[in-house]
Amino acid sequence: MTLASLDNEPSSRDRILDVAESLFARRGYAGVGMKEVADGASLGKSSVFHHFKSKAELYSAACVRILGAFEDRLLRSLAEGGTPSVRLERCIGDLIDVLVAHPTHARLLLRSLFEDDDLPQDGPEGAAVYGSIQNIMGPMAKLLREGMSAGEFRLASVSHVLLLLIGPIVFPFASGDFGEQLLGKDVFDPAQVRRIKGELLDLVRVGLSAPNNAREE
Amino acid sequence: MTLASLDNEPSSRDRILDVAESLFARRGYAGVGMKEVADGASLGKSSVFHHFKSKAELYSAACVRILGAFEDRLLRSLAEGGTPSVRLERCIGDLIDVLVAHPTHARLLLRSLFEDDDLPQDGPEGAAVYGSIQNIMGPMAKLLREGMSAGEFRLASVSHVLLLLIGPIVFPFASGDFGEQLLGKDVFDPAQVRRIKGELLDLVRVGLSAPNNAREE
DNA sequence: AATCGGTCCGACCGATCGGTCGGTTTTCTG
DNA sequence: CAGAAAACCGACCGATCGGTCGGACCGATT
Repeated sequence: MTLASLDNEPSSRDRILDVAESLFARRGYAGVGMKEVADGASLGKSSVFHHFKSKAELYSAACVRILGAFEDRLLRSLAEGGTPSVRLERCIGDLIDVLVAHPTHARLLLRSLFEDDDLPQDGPEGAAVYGSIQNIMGPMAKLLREGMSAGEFRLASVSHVLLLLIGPIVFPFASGDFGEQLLGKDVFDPAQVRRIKGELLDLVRVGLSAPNNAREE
Repeated sequence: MTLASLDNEPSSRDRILDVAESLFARRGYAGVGMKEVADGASLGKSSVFHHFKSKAELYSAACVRILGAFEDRLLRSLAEGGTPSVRLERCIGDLIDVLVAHPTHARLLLRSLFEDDDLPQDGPEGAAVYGSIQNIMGPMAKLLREGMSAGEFRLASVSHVLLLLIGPIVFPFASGDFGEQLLGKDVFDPAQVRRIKGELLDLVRVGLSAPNNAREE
């Protein structure tokens, strides 16, 4: 590691990642040029290619970084213990906190989940993205299963509920102008975040709670 | 109108729109070239520019078309009457039906909602997109308000709930490979659609229902 | 037959794309 | 201080980008 890592100034590599993250989030993979990234990081284009050998690798690296942040927070949140419903609500809240802390994250996360064509799909970088997603979805699924067998959640298909939960967690903070227009205020305003989080937790708390009867698996 | 409109074969303009819709949905605005669209429609690039004077206009036109389909279905669904909760569940189900009927719709819809930079933002085309979105969100908000004052839904912030509902409706059918991997089966498989729809409606039915007490506005 | 509007196309334009290369400067290390 | 390694950059490459232009082809009108 260089001396810069002891300073508060980020290394060139991190600066590139920061810029790339924000640009990719806003305009997607194809919408961003390497020149633009280089300019944003105050570097020549060749220097960007020195740190990342291709555009696809840079994109993957940016995705891996934010997915890692998610993974860290989620695993830490899950480790804190409590009943399944307590843990579920806490970890949804924490995930939203991560999204809010870095406004570009939600969009890039959403993109990495639903844009298949951009990612390399294979190679070490693609595997890292894939693994991170697994490491996030796996424990969430486990948590839901635990809650169901403990009788706290109503019985439902875990994978379908999981697929259903991603949308309301991520989309509001990826919605940009649309969300701002709908709410009349900035989605990332603390008061709005609190409101969104509250509504979502209410919905999940009640919507997933077990009725007195049980249905299908 | 030409004679082709009487045939079952779609006009060149419609063919272009079909191709553009599918390509834009998959790779986003910047990820699609006009040459690609032209090839897909079995036309020369110049011919595409004859029907749509710019790429931005083509993109807007594609968005307007799918938003219009949504709007139509939603308004028809809402007009059928019933209690607010019946109408809400029916129209969520119908919206999902539209998404499922045209697998590319969900992705393009999601993009048009959260990618601000692509759309022209102004001009007649941008206004049409904007208006369509308004025509969809407005009645939905009205429906929620009615349900709350009728005591069927719990009291909540309409706009926040609305923002929250979009995610679980649209995302599952835009999730592509990710969703397929999570479920182990194609998201658009009728059985899976039924399952997703069921889980979502369960979640909404219970999660929005009014408890015996009321809270904030 | 002449003409006209609509449709279509090949060729072309300047700009930008991702990426390479050779060489210079900076920084770490022995 | 010498030398290696890492970081950086300007110039350049072929390909592709969105878009234009002049003209060819067509069925319908007069």
